[in-house]
Amino acid sequence: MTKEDKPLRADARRNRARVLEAAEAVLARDGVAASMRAVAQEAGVGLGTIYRHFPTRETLYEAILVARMERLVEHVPALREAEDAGAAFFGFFTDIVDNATRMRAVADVLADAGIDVKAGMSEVGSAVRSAIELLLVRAQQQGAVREDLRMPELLALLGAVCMAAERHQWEPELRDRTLGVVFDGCRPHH
Amino acid sequence: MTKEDKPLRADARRNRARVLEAAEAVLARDGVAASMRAVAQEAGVGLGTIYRHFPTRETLYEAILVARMERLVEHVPALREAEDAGAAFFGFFTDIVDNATRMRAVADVLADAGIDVKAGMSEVGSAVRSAIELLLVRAQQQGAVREDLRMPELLALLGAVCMAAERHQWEPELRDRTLGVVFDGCRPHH
Amino acid sequence: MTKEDKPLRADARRNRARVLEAAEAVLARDGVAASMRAVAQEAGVGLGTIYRHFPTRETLYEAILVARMERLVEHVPALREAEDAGAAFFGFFTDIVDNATRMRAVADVLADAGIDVKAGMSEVGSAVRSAIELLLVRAQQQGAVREDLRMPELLALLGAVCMAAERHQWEPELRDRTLGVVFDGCRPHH
Amino acid sequence: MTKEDKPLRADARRNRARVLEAAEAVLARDGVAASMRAVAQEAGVGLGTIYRHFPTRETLYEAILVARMERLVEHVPALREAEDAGAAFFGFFTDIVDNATRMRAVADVLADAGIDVKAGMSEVGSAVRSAIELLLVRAQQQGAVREDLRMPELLALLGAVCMAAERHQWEPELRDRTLGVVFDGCRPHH
DNA sequence: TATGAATGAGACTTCATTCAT
DNA sequence: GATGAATGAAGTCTCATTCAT
Repeated sequence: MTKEDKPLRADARRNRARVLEAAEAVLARDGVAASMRAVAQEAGVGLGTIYRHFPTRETLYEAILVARMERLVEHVPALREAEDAGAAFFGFFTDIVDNATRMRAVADVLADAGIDVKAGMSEVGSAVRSAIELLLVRAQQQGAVREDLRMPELLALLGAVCMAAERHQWEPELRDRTLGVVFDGCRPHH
Repeated sequence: MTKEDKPLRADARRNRARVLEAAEAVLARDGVAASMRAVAQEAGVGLGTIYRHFPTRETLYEAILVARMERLVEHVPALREAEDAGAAFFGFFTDIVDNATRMRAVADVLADAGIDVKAGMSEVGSAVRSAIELLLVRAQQQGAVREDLRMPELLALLGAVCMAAERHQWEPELRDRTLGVVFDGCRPHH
Repeated sequence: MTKEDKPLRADARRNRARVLEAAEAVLARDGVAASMRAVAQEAGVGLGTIYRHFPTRETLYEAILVARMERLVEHVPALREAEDAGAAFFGFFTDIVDNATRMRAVADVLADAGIDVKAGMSEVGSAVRSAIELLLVRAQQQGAVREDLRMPELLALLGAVCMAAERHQWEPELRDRTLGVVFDGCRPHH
Repeated sequence: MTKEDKPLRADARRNRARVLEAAEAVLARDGVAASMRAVAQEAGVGLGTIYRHFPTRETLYEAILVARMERLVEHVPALREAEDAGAAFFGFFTDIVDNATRMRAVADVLADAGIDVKAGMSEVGSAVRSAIELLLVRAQQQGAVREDLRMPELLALLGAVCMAAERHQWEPELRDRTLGVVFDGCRPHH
């Protein structure tokens, strides 16, 4: 706590951000084979600097995930007020998939390492989860989404589509057609 | 041709099979980080034996993939004659997902290595594809699947669900609920 | 340029030198079979350190060769001014042979690897060549060496004697007697 | 003794010869990196067959050396009767160098392995040595070679030139020019 | 604080040699 | 006797992480 909250010096914060950004890029390029040295080079900092901010490979990747999620959640307040709850729900789903392009490699690495992703980032993680749930419930109340759709399968679908979108580099059209099927499956009345 | 078809000695074939089996298990357990030595130990053979049968890490993984697919395609002839084309289609989809539990790690590794998966196994690969297409068309003819569903998004969905099922070790119930949504999205009349 | 010339940190330079020295010793002891690990142990550094300085086995061997040659060329300026050009010529030849005691294993390895030795060290390599040629010409002008001796056969002889001296660990007396024959063959008037 | 003298079956002897020949070729091609498997393939026999005839890598290489030397010694009886003892001596020297094209790689390997070449083939080895000595003495008696040339330096020169000729693939002209210098150094009157 | 040199475990792969077929 | 499958030690090289500068 004490350590965590100490505000970083300006240059330190700048370095932290550069490393994070570089790590995303390198991960997207090299996949699981990404090396810390490559990240350092991309970020234009020394190896030691990375380890100052992220004591471990896993710590770094987790931070990326958290950053991504924070970016996602930024959209939520606006969506929660939206008139058309169905559009908000499906729109957020699509947003997440779009963002996933680089997200999966990260989750992958964490999962491979046997790390419980939720452990290190429960806060922001559950923020995303809450956001999804909120939008889901509202959409169901407006009758835009079937009543019997529950969070587990929703998250499963979301995860599946994100993974695939990233690995196979879906074109926008393919993404739309595929999500179309999934969304139809989410709608009521069968 | 002659060289390729020369039947392996009994013990050699046995070992080849053991390696393949062990590799699947280890891959499922350790993910992309799986090492050849671990496979050798699991198979109870020497490291060299693996390399005799599969000159390269990639060769081994590809062989696993091919074996999996061959196992899948075995089911097809029966399904193609089924009365209820819809049930056959959705059943095969489910089969594939079940089989995928260990399949993804393999595809992953190949993809990471920049290997064109289709290259090494075009035959059996396209056999699976053909089987899916066949069942799809029949199901559409019987009105069990919507007319506008095309192969690209079907394969995209299938891939997505397979990946996720493997990585997150879906319980049977979760699998059913998730596939339920997808299948509903595939059905006509919306 | 800028990157290349950046002076190494003191400890890094010390290590580089130690590796080079150790590699020469190990190569002399173990011949072509010398392993990187053996070099690391002899140098008292980690394996990784070697690879930091010499990204490849061949790079290391080439560096040794270059170092040797540089040491040789140091003698040249003095010799070029010598009164007795014949003594200078034959003296330099002998020097090279003495230095060759450990040099051949290196050239060997490079040759085996199909590496063009001249490629990586053209500068210092041709410096040696030039030095030899210079001393040869002066010796011929003074009548100490026969006029029809040309560089190709001179280098061939030099190479041959160096190889043999190294491999068979010539005693000083044997070296003198053998070089005596060769030198007589180089002298005029037959 | 008992084992050694048992005459081989016809096919066995044929195989032995094929292996020997193949080994020479492979050694010439791949140098020290030559592998037993490569020899087996070149010979068109199984790996086991090689090991039946030559229980060890070194044994095989030694056998090659012996075979080469036997071939050399065949020429000797004729030379020993020659009128011009100088021509006979220098001719034999040249012969050996020509034959050396492939011989050195073998000697190399043996030397690298710390094997005393003379040990395993003392008989034929000393036959060559005797032949050289014989021709040397006769040439000295006829005044074609200087009196003070002794075997040690003669063998040293021979070895040196053989090595170099093989490694650097001397062209005939270069060989003649180089041997010319050496031979001049061997002649009397300086 | 930032840097990057050093470390060494561990990955992949080769190859001499043994031994079941 | 011949074959080639199996073995595993050993080699080269990579990379996460530590620590002197």
